[in-house]
Amino acid sequence: MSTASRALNNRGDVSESTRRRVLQAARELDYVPNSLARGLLSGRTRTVGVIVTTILNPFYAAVVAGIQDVLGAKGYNVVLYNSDEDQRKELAAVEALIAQRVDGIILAPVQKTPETVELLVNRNVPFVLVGRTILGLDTDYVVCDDIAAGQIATEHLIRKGHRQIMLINSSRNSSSELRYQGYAAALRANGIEVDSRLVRSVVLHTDAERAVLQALDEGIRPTAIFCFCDAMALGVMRALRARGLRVPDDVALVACDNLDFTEFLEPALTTIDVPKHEMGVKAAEVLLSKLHKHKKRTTQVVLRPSLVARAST
Amino acid sequence: MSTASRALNNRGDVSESTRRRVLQAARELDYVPNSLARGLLSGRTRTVGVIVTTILNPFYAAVVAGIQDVLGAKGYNVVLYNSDEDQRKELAAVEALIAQRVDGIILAPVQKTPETVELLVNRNVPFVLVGRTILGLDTDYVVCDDIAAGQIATEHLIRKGHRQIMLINSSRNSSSELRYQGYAAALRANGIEVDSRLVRSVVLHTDAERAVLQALDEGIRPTAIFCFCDAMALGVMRALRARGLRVPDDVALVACDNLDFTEFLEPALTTIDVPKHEMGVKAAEVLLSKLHKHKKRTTQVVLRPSLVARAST
DNA sequence: AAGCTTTCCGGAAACCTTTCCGGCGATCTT
DNA sequence: AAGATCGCCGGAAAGGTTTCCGGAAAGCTT
Repeated sequence: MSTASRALNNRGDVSESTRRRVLQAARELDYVPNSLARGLLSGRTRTVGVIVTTILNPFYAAVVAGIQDVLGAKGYNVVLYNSDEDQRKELAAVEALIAQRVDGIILAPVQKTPETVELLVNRNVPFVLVGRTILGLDTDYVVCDDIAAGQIATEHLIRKGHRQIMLINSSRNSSSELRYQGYAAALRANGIEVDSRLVRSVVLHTDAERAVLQALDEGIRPTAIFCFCDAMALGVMRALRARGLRVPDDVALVACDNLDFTEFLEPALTTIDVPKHEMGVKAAEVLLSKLHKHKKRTTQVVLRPSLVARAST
Repeated sequence: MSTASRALNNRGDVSESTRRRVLQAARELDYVPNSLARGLLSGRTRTVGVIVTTILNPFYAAVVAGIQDVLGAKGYNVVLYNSDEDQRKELAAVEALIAQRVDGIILAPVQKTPETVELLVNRNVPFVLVGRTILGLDTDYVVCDDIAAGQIATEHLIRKGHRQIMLINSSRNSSSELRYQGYAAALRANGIEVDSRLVRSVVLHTDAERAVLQALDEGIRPTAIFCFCDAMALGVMRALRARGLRVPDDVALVACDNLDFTEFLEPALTTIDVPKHEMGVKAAEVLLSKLHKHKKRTTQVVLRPSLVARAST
C-alpha cells in the first residue's frame, strides 16, 4: 500500500519498474483516489464554500464565476450555497460547510446581524467577505468603492446640467448606505442641497417601479434619477414610460452594476460598472493567500467602479 | 465513543441522563461531526455535483437554483462546476467529482462526444442530464419540449399573418436541432415552404446581430424572426434598429427562454417560456429517486414550454 | 433463589489514505 | 573483508465516525 501510494504521488523511494506496475494496475482497476480519506488524514479538503444571497442575481453569478476561475485553476472545488437574504439559511450553510471541513469560505453576508461572521471567527475558519462588509468588524473583504460609485454617477448627472436628482436606493445594506453617501457628497460638493423627498428606499427590486410612480404622482419632478442597480432601473424605466416621460429627454437615468442586458436596452442604459468578476477573482486570491501563507493580518481590497456612459443620460 | 455516537444520532440504547450529558458536552466543545469520516464509513456523502456550461448564463443560473431548492431542503450539498462548453473541462470536473465520492451528478452535457456520459455509466455513478440530451443514449434526463417550442413560436407568427419567417438558430446542439424541427413542422403544416436562406445558425450569442445585418444586406426581407434565445434577441433587435426597421411594425420578433429582462425591453419581447427552475427541480427529484429507491429503469421528463405574448409581435 | 430478559455501555473493526520507520539486500569505502 | 551507505519495500499508526457484538447490572419470572 505504501509503495503504491508513493508511486501514484511521485514521492520517490520507488523503483522505476514498480512505479510502472503500480500505474498500470491503477489504470486497469479504474483507481480514483478517495478525497474523503485523503482529507481525513491531511485535514485539508481543497474545497471552498461560497455563500451568496442568490445565484439568480447576475451580479453574484459573475462574482461566483470569478471565484471559480481562480479556484478551479488551483484544483479547488467550490460548494455553493444560497442564503436568500435569510440569516438562518446563512447560518445553516456555514454549519454544513464546517461539518464538511472546507478549507475556507467566501461569503456575501446577510446584513442583519454579525452572528454568522462571529461563528466563523470563533471556529477559526478562514473566510473572506465579498461585495458587502460587516461594519465595525476587522475582517478580510473585497468590495467595490460604493461611495465612489455614488459620486461618479451623481457627478455625471450634475455635469449634464441636472440639479433635481432623485435617488432610488435599495433598503439598507452596506452598499446602499455608501452609495447614498457618495450621492450626497457629490451634491454638496456642487452646492446642491440633499432633498429628502428625492431619496427613496425600496426593499425588493420589483418595488422600484412603484416607488417612482408614487413619487411622480406626488408631483415630484426630478430631471434625473440615480438608481441603485440595473435590475431596479428596468422598473424605473417602465414607470417613466407609464407616465409619458422619455429617457433621456425628460428624465436622465443612471444605474449601477453594468449587467449584460443594459447595453441592449432602448435607450441603452448609462450605468456604473462594478468589477463583479474581478471581485470574485480577488476574493479567491485573498482566501488562497490566507490558506497557503497562514497570513494573520487581514486584507481589504477596494475596487474602483467606472462610468459607462450610454444613451440614457 | 459509541455511546456518544448513539446519543448524537438518536439511535437508542442510551439512557436519558447520559444522552443529556453527551449533548451538553458536545455543546461545550463546539462539536461538529466530521462529514469526511462519516462519508468514508458510509460510502455516502450527501453531496451532488452539478456541471453546467456557465453559471453566467441566467438560464443555467435558474436551473441551478431549482436544483438547490430541492437538494438543499433534503440536506444535500451542491458542488458546482462550469464546463465552458469545453469537453476536457467537463471530463475533468467529472473526475474530480468521482474522487470526491459525490452521491450523484446533474449534468448539462457539452455536445461534441458522449465520452463524459460513458464515463459516468462505466463508473456506475448515478446521474441525470438536464437541458440537453445525448442522442441515442438511454439515460435519465429532464428537458423542455424543444420541438413544441419551435412550433409554438412559429405558429404564433403565422397566426399573426407572417409567412416570411426567419430563424436565427444556435449552432447545433440538441435543443437547436429540435427547435428547427418545430419551426419547419409549423411552416409545413401551414403550407409554407422552408426557405433555407431564411435559416441562419450562429455559434456565439453575440454573432446573432451580425447574422441579421448580413441577411438584411443580402436583400432578404423577413416580416418576422424567430430567434433561438432571448440573449440572441438582444443582438437581433439592435441589428433591426441599425437598419431602421421597427419592432413589431416592420419585423415581428419572438425568442425563447423568457429570461427576466425580456419583460422590460422596449418593445417588451414575446418569448417562449422554458420552465428553467422547474427543470432543475425535476432533475434533482429524479436524481434523488435514483439515490434512494435504487431505481434501475431510466426516467425521461419533458416539460412543456408556453407562449408569452408581448409587444414585439 | 436461580435463571431470563432488558437496559445500557464500551471495545473493536472498518472505511482509505499517507507518513514514519525499520529492515533487507546490494553496493561502496578503506 | 568488515562496516557503512544506499535503494527500495512493507508494516503500522492515525484521522473521526458508525455498527456489531459482548458484557455487566438490574429487574423480572416461577
